[in-house]
Amino acid sequence: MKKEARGRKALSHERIVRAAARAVRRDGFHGVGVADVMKSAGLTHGGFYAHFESRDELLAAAVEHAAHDVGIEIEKQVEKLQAQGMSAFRAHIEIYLSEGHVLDCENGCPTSALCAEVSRQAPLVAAVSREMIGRLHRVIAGRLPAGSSETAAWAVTSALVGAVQLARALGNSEQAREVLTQTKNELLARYDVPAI
Amino acid sequence: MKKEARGRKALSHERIVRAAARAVRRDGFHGVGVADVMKSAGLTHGGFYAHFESRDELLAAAVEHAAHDVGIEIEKQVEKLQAQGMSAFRAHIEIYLSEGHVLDCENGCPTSALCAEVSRQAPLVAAVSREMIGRLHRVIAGRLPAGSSETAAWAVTSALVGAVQLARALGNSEQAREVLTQTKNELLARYDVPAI
DNA sequence: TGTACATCAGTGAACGCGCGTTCACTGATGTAC
DNA sequence: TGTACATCAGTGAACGCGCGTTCACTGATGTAC
Repeated sequence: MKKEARGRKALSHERIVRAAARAVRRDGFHGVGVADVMKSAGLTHGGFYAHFESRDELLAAAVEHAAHDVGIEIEKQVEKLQAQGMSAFRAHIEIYLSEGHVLDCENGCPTSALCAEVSRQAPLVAAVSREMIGRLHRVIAGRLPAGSSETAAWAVTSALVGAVQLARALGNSEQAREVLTQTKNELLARYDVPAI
Repeated sequence: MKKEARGRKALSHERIVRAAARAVRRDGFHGVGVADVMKSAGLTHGGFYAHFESRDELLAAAVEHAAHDVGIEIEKQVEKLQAQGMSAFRAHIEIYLSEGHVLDCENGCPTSALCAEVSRQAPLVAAVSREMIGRLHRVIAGRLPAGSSETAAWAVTSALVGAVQLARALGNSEQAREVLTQTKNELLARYDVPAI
């Protein structure tokens, strides 16, 4: 039994976390319901507490999973664009401020989706969320064109997070598209200068 | 009776809206409770529906009130700094990215506090919230230094909203202060060039 | 190999609580005459 | 001026519903001998 059963529980566990990672980005921390997540994972709600001590523990796991996953996904897409000759910085901006990222909220960057709620979360959830923010900041700092001031990283991070949120809030409108293109253009004009 | 009674109800109504305008910025749309708001206004929850048709109507009124109020308050502070020789643009940046604004969430800009939730709100609430965003954008566009590209307005708005949210999420930390100062410095370096 | 037993992931009913909403009622204030 | 009546803002109990959490139970899978 050991191997088989442990494998089975672990698989369920991962389905639950993945479902929660999507739900938390789509509906926010407060919008995640235990029963809904379990249903999305193909289970009934009663079994939840065999996997997590509390809803908050699930939220923390969901944030970590989302941050890790998105990190890998963006990295992949950046490399693809770099292979076409684009700078890493510009690639990151293009991906982050793409219409796809704005629309596909539940698979997007958890910082954009969640940062407004962080300060109201339980200590565990808030702590994991702050790490998620730090990770985004480090990634952006690492992709600033050589020669940029290092202190630009937070400014760029702020602009990216703000633009995605504003575009989502504005829905399918001309304004929403303006937010994306204007922010993108300004960031590129300011920072994506070819190194001399 | 007419004058007296109508005056009384109107006063209660305003107290309710003001309490809601604070609550919605402090706790988010989903965090606003009818009973709590009524208590903050010095009333019991039963009387709520004599003032509003639904909770959503209250949320819409709260957003409008907050946006209007903050517009006036920031205008006032900008003028004060302008009187000391600061450009309107720089004044706006300094105020928006001040530690005071980050800490005093419940009296701050409703766009920073609420934009992440807008797309999940009822049509009425979402519509009013989009107007609130448009208002912030217009104010910033109006304060860009002469000669700036008009298309910079959304980029600046994004950076301001993102920075305030990130700083709030990061709490009382060195990182939070870095978000504010770095974003401020970068925006000023980029846009606050003296007109020639 | 086969039978009895142990383990454990998952089920589904139930509990407690908070919250939006409703409603019959109270008490204060104004009007009619 | 005074008395009876009407109006209406606000009260507080109650209802229905959703949600986090608990728990006794089921059924499948593995172990002991």
